[in-house]
Amino acid sequence: MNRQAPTLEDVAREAGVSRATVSRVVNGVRNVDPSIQDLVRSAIERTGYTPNRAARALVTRRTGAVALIVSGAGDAFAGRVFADPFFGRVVNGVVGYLRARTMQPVLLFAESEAARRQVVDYVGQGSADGALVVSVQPDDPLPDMLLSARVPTVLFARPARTAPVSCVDLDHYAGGRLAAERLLARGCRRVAVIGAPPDLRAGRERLAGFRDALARAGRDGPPVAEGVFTLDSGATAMGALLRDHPAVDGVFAANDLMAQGACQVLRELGRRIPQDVAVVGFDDSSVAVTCRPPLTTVRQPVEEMAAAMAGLLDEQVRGARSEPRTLLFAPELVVRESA
Amino acid sequence: MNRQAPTLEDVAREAGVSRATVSRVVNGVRNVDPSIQDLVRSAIERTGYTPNRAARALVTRRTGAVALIVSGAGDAFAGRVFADPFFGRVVNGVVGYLRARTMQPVLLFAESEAARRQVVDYVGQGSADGALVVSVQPDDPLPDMLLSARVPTVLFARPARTAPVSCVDLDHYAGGRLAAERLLARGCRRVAVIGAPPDLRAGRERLAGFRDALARAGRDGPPVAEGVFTLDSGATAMGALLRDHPAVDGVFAANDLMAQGACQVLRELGRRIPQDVAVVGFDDSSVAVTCRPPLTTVRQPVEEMAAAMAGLLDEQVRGARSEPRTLLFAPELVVRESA
DNA sequence: ATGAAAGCGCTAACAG
DNA sequence: CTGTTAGCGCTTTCAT
Repeated sequence: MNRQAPTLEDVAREAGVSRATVSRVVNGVRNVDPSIQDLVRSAIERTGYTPNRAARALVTRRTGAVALIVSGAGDAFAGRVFADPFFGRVVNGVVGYLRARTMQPVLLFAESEAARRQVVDYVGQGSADGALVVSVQPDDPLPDMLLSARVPTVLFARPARTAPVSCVDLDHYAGGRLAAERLLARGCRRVAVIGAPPDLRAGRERLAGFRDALARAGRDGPPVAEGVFTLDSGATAMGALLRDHPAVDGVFAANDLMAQGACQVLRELGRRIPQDVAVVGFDDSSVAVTCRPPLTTVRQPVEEMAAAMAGLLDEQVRGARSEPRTLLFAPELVVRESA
Repeated sequence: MNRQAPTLEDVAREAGVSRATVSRVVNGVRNVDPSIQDLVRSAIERTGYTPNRAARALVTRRTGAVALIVSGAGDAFAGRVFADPFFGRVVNGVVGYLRARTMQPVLLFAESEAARRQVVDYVGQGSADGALVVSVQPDDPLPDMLLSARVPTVLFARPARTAPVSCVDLDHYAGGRLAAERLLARGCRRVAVIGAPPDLRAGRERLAGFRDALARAGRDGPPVAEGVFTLDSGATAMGALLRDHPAVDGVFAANDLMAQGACQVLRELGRRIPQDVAVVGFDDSSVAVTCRPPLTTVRQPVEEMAAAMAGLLDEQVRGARSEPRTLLFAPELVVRESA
């Protein structure tokens, strides 16, 4: 019953020409007589022909599909990914770029060792032309696996260990500077930092940018309390900061969640935000809006970065460029009420 | 530079056997001498061979990939999809089923007419064995497009117009009954409904179940105010209900968001929840937890349904079954504080 | 400008 | 149990 899908051969017979000619018309190659083009096109119409992608991929070694791989680990990984609006922004950026070029974005999850192997295998042998990777963990093994499978790959955010791979990333240093400048401009005189774990490059760079901006304004190095990107750790860090430096009037937290934790502690202690203590976060995640008060924060142009990531891969797949490149994007300050 | 990937031929030469034998080993076919198996396996190891999926798909007409298509419309569609934890649950269910069978789940977005065509084309000609569709709109044209492209398809939720297609769905009627029984058990005497737009089958069935349970308990039909699944519409409906029936002591809202809107209005008017008015929602979405008070609500077993959807497709792809089936799942009441 | 023919890498009869 | 032989549907020289 499952009537075979029409092939190039069927169309050729219907149109009274050769397979090669039909192929040329389908692929928009010049050098085909206009009248024959019409003939072929109507035959395609009549037969309802669609090119078989597997056959085409076999000979061209191109599929027109690009894998967007969300890589991480843990139970119900996809569920957690979907809870985070960040990925939605990435997907929007990528889809926007690819769709405009009639490339097919396919989203893959690499949530376990087995899944990673499946995914590498999938994309490594003829099911996608390349991979865009968004890693949740800094020590993600996936990029290396992809690279050694010779899959054209571009990463969102630079990997922990330097690898010969293209990526897009935020200029975290500039982000830290932006935060410092905001606090300075508000007239804060005793600023402090709730920092990130020191093994994260992004965190280190945010801090460096913050420090340098302070130094340039002739200020002392700020006290730093370390957090681990969670609400609780932000609250704890804020408590420690307040204990050692009761006069702080400005805080830069390395992400919004920690900034929110800081706000909670400050409010409990009766400090008004931003009048007594101004708070600047990082990321412009959803908590930045729901936080009381709404957070002034440093935002990444995620959609733009994602589109650029797709563009980088496109170049690479088309062979236009081979040496890896890193594209750095400028953060922007989003001013709300907290600073 | 781009050294060709090793082929079956290379492995065969390396192992001193024929392509067919290597193929048999790779595909785990019996009837191969164990010693030769080892020979071949080590040759595969040495050459780093991976089967070319395009070539394999061309002859077997199977890819081992299954498309999970999220279909809807609008700007930044992917972003909105990612904001909704519901999809994360669907993905988890599907991925869980497929991964266990080494099938590759690929997530596709169909956010516009052009995207729908691309997606149908992608999955219709050799890039996936079938499609699992989650539609956001009730009048989604995608299922019909897939069906007429002869793509094995299973839907999450029954389509508006009856079509010859398998699907999984919630027993919405039972869900409505659950809500009514909870309100009745609490001793509510004057219950009302914040309903869904009447063109939605799910909404109609929830209402019918609710009504029938009431009737079975000898109660009158409840007053119904219609909403459109938004917070505001829930608030408005609650206001109308209160105006016409000031003595209501129980409300069933057709989804959690409207229930939240109702709660806001009730609290503003000084009604205590659940003491004065008990509220039951539907979906067990994230707002059910963040709502003040947390909502008692009717939950769908989404992961289970998603896994079953994948199973249905699997059957269909393997040709085990051809006539479409509908699998109905039982909802469960999640008791929190609002009722 | 068009057609003939040679494969892309793989699986699946069919022999042996 | 193993090898030989046809293709799967398409693109792409190479002739014409």
